Amino acid sequence: MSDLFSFNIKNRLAGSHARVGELLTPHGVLKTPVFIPVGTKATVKALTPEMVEEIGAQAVLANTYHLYLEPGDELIAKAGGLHSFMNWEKPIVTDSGGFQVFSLGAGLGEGVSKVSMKNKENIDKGRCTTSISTPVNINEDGVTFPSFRDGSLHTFTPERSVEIQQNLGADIFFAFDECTSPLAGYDYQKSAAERTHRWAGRCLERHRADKESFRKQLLFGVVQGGRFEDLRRWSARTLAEMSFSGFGIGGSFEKEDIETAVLWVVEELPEDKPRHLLGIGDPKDIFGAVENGIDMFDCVSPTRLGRNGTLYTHSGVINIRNGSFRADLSPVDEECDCYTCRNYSRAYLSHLYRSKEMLGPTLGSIHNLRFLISTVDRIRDSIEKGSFFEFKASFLSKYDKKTK
RNA sequence: GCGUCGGUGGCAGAGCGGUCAAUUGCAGCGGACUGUAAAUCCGCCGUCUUCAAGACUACGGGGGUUCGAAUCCCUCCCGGCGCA
Repeated sequence: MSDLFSFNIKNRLAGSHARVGELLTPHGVLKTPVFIPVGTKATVKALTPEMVEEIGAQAVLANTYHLYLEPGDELIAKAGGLHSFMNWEKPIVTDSGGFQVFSLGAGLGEGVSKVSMKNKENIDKGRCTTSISTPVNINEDGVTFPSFRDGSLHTFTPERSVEIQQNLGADIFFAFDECTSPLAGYDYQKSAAERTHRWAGRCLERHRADKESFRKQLLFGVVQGGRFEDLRRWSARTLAEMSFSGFGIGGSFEKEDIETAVLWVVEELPEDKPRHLLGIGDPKDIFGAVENGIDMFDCVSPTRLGRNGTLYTHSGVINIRNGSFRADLSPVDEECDCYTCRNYSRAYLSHLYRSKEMLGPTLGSIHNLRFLISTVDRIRDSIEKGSFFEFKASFLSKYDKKTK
């Protein structure tokens, strides 16, 4: 870590791996554990940066693949980097495009997503306007994938991913990895992790080659290994020996594997570096992951659910579009302090969604993001006070009773 | 009054002798969503039956023709338009 960064652990919770820390970046401090909203295309969908800030977000996460395709990382560099381009002066994290190796490749082909559930039905296919027919091609040098816009082919190498992310100029960025399907078998997971390790070395090397960006940007390596304990531990150990400033835990999971996979990895990673659980953000999963030593999260789920009408409440999620909320004049959640809950009723939101007014997704996203961020704030607080387990039990006893 | 076109499921609107309980869209009801191909996608949507299978009632009303009608004929009712 350069002189512009530091990571300090302030508190630890006895009987667990949970900790409270501060990650200092050139654009401010991240108090960990932290939930980072996703703004893939340099915007947290449906929200202005002012809203995102008022919600209490400490950082946002954008995506290399999407921004490279449009409007192009060169343009963003010319604009002075992502912070200035998107008018967000707090910390920014960028993902490497590694997730798209999975989501546009095996994920699409197998119809599975980040977290797969056994016996899952209702697999979506054909939900995009541009049909992508060209398969993602992975080889030692890098990955060729189709543009989500027009299907044209583009190749990312680890070096290219780093260069793009240098142009984007986020405070923290990830090494280019191969995110694997949860359905992949042991041999494939192993060779994919080996390749991810080699790519990790190439990312580090390219990052080091640019002195200025090396000073201003932190590079995190990404642990893979699927659901196999020995692979996860070995992947974590391998990356831990490299000079990363922090670690992402990647891959897709079976729902029930998340906590254990995190625990295996955390036990192998150095204590003094931040750990980011990539793409996880279900409230229930967050409690388990924090307990097992995770410092950072990002997830599309609060904004995607919010846009689609599923809203978090302390007694479980509700679908605001259901007929039962049409005339319900109470707020989405009595205990929530967000802008939406302070000013609007369920009936009003129900009306907005039904009439497809764009304010609906906005208010829903505000609420879900605030719900999650304030929950993580309270988790942090409870770790400092030593009351984490009590908080977890009381939260989940209400939240989980209605949630599957 | 005459002529003409039309009356189809909550709405709009296909169908014009069998493969029609009836295309499609909307509305309605429910579901899914975890490093965003996503303000998206999936399912249901005449009645009865727990599902399936099935049964029943159905294309303005009534009556016919036909093995068989939402589809053809007659008549009545209603609406649009034109002429008086």
